[in-house]
Amino acid sequence: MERKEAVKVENFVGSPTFRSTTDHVQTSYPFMQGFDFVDDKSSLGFMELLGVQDFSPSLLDMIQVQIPSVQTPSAQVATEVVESPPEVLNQPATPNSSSISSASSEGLNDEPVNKGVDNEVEEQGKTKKELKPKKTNQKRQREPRFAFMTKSEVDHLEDGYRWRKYGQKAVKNSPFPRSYYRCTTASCNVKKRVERSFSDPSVVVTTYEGQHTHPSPVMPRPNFTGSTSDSGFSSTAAFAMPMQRRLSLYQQQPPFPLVSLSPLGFGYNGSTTNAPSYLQYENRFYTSPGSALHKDHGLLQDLVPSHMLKEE
DNA sequence: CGAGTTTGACCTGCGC
DNA sequence: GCGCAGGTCAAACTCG
Repeated sequence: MERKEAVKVENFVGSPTFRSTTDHVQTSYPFMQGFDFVDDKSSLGFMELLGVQDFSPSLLDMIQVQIPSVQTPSAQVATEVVESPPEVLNQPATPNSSSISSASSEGLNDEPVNKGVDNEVEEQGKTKKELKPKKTNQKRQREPRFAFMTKSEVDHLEDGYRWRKYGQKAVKNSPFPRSYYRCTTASCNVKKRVERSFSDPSVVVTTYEGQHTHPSPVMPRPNFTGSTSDSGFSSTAAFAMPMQRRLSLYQQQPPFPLVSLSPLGFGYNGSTTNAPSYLQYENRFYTSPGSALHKDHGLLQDLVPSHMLKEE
């Protein structure tokens, strides 16, 4: 296991650019995109979460929310993410620093994310070999997923939560393996998968599945200048991804690949072990038609409706 | 010694 | 039914 060097990220909130203490890391936000919470009247949008409120409407136009595709590609259009009580708002935090995200709320019509302790006990209590309590009639229900494309040199991005790797698999059509992580907190069933983009190895695709049922075990101690609590960066909320907020998904075809800036973990560099925290982000890469996203495989393929990939 | 990682085996879903 | 690929388990291992 490689030990990744921790990198401090600072001076990026409220600033279009920031750089880490390492000279090879620099992240900038020429503009921002986010999940489409525009018509969410009751809750903060991504940008507000980020403390970024002053972005032009034209940017909003570019905001894209990926239509879930994996399970029921057509039926997923215009589904909504279940809105959860504020106290449960411990969404998969964004990877540290800026990232490009494509949101996938797969299985949105499935059960609310909380499977509950019962389910979990059931799952953990039995070894797979003994018996797999699989409901035969029922497809395995999947948690809503959110994917983040992050330009980063490190695979596992800090997001304020503690993760335990439980598997790694080679991915077809990709030279890079996919890693599987699970939240280490007991009773929390959130998983995430991390893989590198096939077409651009510098891009890490992180897919969160499920919702955290607990506050971030690592109290964000943001190490960036200009960030204050009133800018939305206090405690876990600053790192929460509003996954369960209402998403109004577009029905029309997006003009370009569904990519949006993540809510930004903003380079969280907390005290967890292995705290590599930096990213590099090139906006145009993700927002232009014909970007590498089209050629992506693996997770991206999983997240982006295939017809979209072909149509561009 | 506990927590986390590695890795091969196993299970499941899906397409053919 | 078969094979493939994705996902998960768990023993062994590493590290602090």
